[in-house]
Amino acid sequence: MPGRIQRKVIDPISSQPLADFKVGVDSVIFSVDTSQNRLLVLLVMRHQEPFLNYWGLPGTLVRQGESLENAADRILAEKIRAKNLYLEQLYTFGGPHRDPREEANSFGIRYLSVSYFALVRFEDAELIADGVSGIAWYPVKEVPQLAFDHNEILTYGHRRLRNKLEYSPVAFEVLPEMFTLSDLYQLYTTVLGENFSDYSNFRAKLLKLGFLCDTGIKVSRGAGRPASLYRFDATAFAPFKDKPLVFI
Amino acid sequence: MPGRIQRKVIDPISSQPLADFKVGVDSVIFSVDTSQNRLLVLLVMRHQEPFLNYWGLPGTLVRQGESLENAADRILAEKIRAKNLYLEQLYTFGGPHRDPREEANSFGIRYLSVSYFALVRFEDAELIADGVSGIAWYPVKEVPQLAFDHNEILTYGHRRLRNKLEYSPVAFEVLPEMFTLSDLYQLYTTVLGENFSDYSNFRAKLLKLGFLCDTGIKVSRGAGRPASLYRFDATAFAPFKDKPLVFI
DNA sequence: TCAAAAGTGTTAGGCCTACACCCATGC
DNA sequence: GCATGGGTGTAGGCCTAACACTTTTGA
Repeated sequence: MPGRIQRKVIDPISSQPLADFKVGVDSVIFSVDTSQNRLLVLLVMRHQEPFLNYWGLPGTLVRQGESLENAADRILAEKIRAKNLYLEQLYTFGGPHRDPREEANSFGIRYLSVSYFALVRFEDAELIADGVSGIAWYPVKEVPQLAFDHNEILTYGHRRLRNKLEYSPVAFEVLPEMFTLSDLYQLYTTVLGENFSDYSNFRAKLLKLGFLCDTGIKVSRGAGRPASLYRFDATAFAPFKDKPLVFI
Repeated sequence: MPGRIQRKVIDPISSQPLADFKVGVDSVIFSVDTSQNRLLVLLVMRHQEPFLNYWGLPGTLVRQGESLENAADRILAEKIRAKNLYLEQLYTFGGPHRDPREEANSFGIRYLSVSYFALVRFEDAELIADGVSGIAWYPVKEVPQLAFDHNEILTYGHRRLRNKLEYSPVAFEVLPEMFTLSDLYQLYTTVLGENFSDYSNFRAKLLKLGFLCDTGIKVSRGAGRPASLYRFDATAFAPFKDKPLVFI
């Protein structure tokens, strides 16, 4: 039966048994330290194999009856107490051999990682240090070699963050409730790089858009003229939803 | 031991066993019929339960040793012979109870779907009708009730397509090798809606960018002045990579 | 000759850029 | 006073939206 043979030759993988998966959720949780102008990512120290004593992204395996997003929320809640945060799905990494546990037991169980991308307000985020377990904010530029393919996931998350900043108001999820326009500008430069825009133009553009309202309150930080505190007005922003590139 | 009790109350899900997954890959495959000005999506008729005799997105379960992307490629290759195509990961849908098979056997196996988004050139794509199995291009506007949560996945893919068109040169993956500027314009209007831009402005903008080269060949389609055929010059486009919003 | 489709031009307004400059404060 | 950081203004260039117009074809 040539047809049968041909089929086997063309597509031998179709006859393979289905892969069995455990599904993990790993979160790239960013925060910005406005005082020091650094972009931070939350890392946890691993206390089991594989990758014992490596830093890695906070993650967990999905339990029965639990949705992916619930699992992401669960680890997040285990690690930090944050008032408000932004969370969205990032990417799914699922190649074979991305987890050494696959080799260990030869039952063919695969470990797939659905990654999530989160932003929390640095001031509001209280890390939950449950005794021995290491947990820390790491400057993104100084992140060491991580467990699994977590460096890759982090890179991907970082790219997403840069894109998000440009066309969505995520910045205001990271800044404190009230902020100066310099704070906002600093945030953008920290994430997007030094020369993304002139300060005065950035300022003019944002103010013209009209969803930043001046509270009238002034703060003085060291030398220099005191700055106005602004607040993001979500209602006034509404018309800009779904429209391309509002920020720059 | 109050700690133990409290733990159970606060976070009962942590004590649940891990969920076991089968992972499916479902692809939203778009194509544009330039002659009829319609956006099409590839659907296949299901011949097994669940959702017997429903249309659904082409998909498959991931086999042992197979990467997600390989699986996506595999179904694609089973359904159509396309010269070139664009493929990228879309989103992962993984809530419990999205697949009725979960209820059927109570072993707690979950079905997770990693969806992919693909674009193929309509003229180059030859559907592989393997006997009885139904497979067809459906106008996106006339898609019926689909199996599983495939309508939701399709909606998500459609949104991604619109975004992609605006800031990346995917359009040229869907158009034939040589195309008229009207073809291009029609494509944009079909996907983005009627009034996304004036034809003459659209034309002027794209030509100024300089990555469309006039072949000099003219085609006459019915009445009216014959149009020039253009070709997309990937090299000339290179500098626009990573830059925001080139098209519109 | 006329309608249809392709292609060109024009003009007013807005926005982006790159600066230069003024203001309020700590030291 | 003066350095420092906050805030304002402006002139040129470029892009955009809207529309009028010309060219080339089939019927």
